[in-house]
Amino acid sequence: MAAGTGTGVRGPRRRPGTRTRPGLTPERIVDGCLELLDEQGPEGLTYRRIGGHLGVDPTALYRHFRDKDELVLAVADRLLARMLEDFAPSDDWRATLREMMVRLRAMYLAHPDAAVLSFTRTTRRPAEMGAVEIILAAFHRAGFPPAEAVAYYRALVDFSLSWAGMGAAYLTLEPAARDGDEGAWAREYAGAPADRYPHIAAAAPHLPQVDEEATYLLALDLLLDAIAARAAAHTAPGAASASVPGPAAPAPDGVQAGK
Amino acid sequence: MAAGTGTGVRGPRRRPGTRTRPGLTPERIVDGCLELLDEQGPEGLTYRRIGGHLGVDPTALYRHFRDKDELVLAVADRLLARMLEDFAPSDDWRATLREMMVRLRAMYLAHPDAAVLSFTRTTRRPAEMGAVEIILAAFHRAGFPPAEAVAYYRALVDFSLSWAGMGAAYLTLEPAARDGDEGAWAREYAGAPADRYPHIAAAAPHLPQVDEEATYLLALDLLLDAIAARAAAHTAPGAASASVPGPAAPAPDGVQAGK
DNA sequence: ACGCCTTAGTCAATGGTGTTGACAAAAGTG
DNA sequence: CACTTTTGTCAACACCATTGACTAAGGCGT
Repeated sequence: MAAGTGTGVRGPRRRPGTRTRPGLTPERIVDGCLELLDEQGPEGLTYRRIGGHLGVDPTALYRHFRDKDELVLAVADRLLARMLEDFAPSDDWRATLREMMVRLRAMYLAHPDAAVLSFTRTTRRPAEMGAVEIILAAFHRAGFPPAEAVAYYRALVDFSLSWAGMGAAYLTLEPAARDGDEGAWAREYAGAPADRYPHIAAAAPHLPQVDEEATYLLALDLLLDAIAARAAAHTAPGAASASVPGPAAPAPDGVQAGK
Repeated sequence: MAAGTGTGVRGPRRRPGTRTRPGLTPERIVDGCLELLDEQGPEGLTYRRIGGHLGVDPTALYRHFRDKDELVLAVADRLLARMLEDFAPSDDWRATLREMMVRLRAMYLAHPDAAVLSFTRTTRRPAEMGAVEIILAAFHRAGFPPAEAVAYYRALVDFSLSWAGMGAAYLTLEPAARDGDEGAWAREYAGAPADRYPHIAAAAPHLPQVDEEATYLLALDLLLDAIAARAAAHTAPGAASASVPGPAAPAPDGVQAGK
């Protein structure tokens, strides 16, 4: 019940109430992994390198984490923990959600290698649960009943998670590949034959210089506006609990949670 | 200039106007890769396995693709080509965009392993260029000048690409990991202590059963509605070229392409 | 039709990866 | 003090991408 920071299978199983000399702890391992990921690429996270970084035999890690998957989940949760470190939800549910989503992306881009390893995963560990709780609380304050809150929670979180994850994945590409991809907009697309690709030719000068962050913020605010508009329908008319600026979108169906 | 389907570095360089007996062609290799990816996991794509699948020595592939990156880009473009195979843009620019984004996600989820390998990449190959041309043409028809068309192009495509890519990535997790993550919503989150996580406890019954496709379609339509509203401002007042149902969002700044 | 040269495939080898099992030292407990 | 549990080490396995040397075989100029 409530697995802690990583109970390995190959030994530890320290009896309750027993503390042994630290030596190597899950915390130190996870910290080492983050350092390693930040200074090296995502392929920097190999058992051999972690061992070298901590001055320890690589296989010693198996004493604390059953396999690499468990190690990755622990690193992922540490990342979420840092995101929440100096964060306090405000009374404004919309601002709370926006701030969290902005932080999520910032943290992913700051630690892209760790982000890529974990952005599809559910860590089911303390930090993640804390974040989920904050988000659900915000939707509750917005006036949504639980079923709908869950639907919007998924829409918002999956949106940010995937967008930030893709941004992180892009940053982790080997320099050669990234240069190739990046330069493609300036080179290959600029040189596209204007007869076959007239619109590409017309847009070519603008293609390489898109501000990725502005694009993200635009999309994020659009989503939040739409959600805020729905929230207004749930509260007593005229008693919105937060700044709800926008008019409503036409409400496509199929947003209810169940089947 | 305009590299074709994959000019390897380690030999081929067939002199212009010369055709040799096929034997092994880039097309057959790419097809084999897709088959392999579909029937095995994403780690099914190893040179050894491809070689075995095609009845050929693994290292023979280096005659046609310089390295795995080039091979992956070729596979990615083949995927895009299939997406466009039976697709014809309609007069309705909004319907055209929506259909393409829906197709993109469907194709990614149908070939998740191939999708994961490529969803962050720019293939700069024929199929991708064709798709970009169609999308930019749609934005042109909507009335956007090139600079703005590019900004919305990136917002829409990055949104769908990342969302679909994350969905695909999730499908490629090893069954053990996916079961763990999926079950987490039903198990760990259902058992979360109600005093520490009251909102999780309240939402627990609804957490495991979120319809991912409905969520995607909702977010997609919200984005398209917002873009359509902006488009209306560009056309002569009252002369919208497509069904533009929605009212406008409050227009956060910073959407222009350049600095 | 000859010889040559480019191409396309094979083979063996290198250095990297996660993971496992057998072993040894050290800490905690009777 | 013995004994058991824990924790790190060592050697080995199977797999990965990639390289260089070698060989069979087509196309081409003469």
